[in-house]
Amino acid sequence: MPLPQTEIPGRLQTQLAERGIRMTGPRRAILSVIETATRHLDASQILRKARTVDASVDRSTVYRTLDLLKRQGLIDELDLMHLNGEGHYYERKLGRDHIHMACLRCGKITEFVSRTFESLKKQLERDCHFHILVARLEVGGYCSACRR
Amino acid sequence: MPLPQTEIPGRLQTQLAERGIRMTGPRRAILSVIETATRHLDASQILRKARTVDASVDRSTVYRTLDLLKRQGLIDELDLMHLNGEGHYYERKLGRDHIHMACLRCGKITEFVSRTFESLKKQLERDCHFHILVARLEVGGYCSACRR
DNA sequence: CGCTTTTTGCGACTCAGTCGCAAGAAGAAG
DNA sequence: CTTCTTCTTGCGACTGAGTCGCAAAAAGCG
Ligand SMILES: [Mn+2]
Ligand SMILES: [Mn+2]
Ligand SMILES: [Zn+2]
Ligand SMILES: [Zn+2]
Repeated sequence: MPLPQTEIPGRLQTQLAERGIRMTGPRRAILSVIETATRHLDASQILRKARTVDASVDRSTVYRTLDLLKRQGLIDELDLMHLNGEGHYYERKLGRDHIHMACLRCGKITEFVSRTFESLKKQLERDCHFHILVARLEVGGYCSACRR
Repeated sequence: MPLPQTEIPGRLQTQLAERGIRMTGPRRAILSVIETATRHLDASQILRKARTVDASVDRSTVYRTLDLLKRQGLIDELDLMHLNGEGHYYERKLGRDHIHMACLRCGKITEFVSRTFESLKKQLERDCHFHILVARLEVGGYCSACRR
């Protein structure tokens, strides 16, 4: 399940530097894991992968870095319908948002970019006088292979 | 923040009965709490309120009943942007879905029913051959009172 | 280098949600 | 209304995600 690439990858570090945020070994390890991920990772998977780069990285540093990236609007947090436990999944936030569809039978995650979704967000901002910082549309149901 | 009422309330019990599901004291207590709720409740709030009806209700019965209602498609589970911890919120599922907007400054939850949202779901089902059972759109940002 | 500020690892902790089990209640059938 | 099966419950112990306070370490800047 490849993520739609609508921006030059590999620049999470730069984006943090531009905002005057300190760069450290553990952070570099975690950022590189998120940047090179080809699927949605949860915190413990990010920890495990980050440790292959810098073995000393701690679990709480992963959570703290994820918080930082969320606050900076550089990653999105997903539930993916809690198909596997109660944890959350993370992915880099790129140009336009996309929708996540989770198949409740086979677990497949499908991503979808939609112009209608973009209009809907604009409509919300206009009609509700709400300034959107993050929008998450997650759908559960049956994928094309699993529906009867 | 009143919930949009697009169906006759008070019928959760009947809907379970129609599906041949056993009715018990604890269940009745929990269902009545959910049915009469005027805002989004988390599991521990549901437990506390249910205990005022039937003092013996246990925490795990609340979780088991919430699971049942989710599986039956009678309630929706929400994150509300995790403004207060990691728990989930529940609300009865009525005729049409609505969008939840959470203000990251004041915590206000705004609900919004949108025709565009309904079209978006139809479009998803058509274009992705995906059979939608549950759709959750949650937005975080600043409400009209809090935006500068 | 020396100083200030931020970040880190660690370990202990909280809190949401789960599970196995034996006892209890629902409902169907007679 | 009794019997029988099946489902549900309370309980208590448990798991796993995420948090926190702290003292040590590292970043960045002049
Ligand atoms: Mn969640
Ligand atoms: Mn609602
Ligand atoms: Zn599937
Ligand atoms: Zn607000």
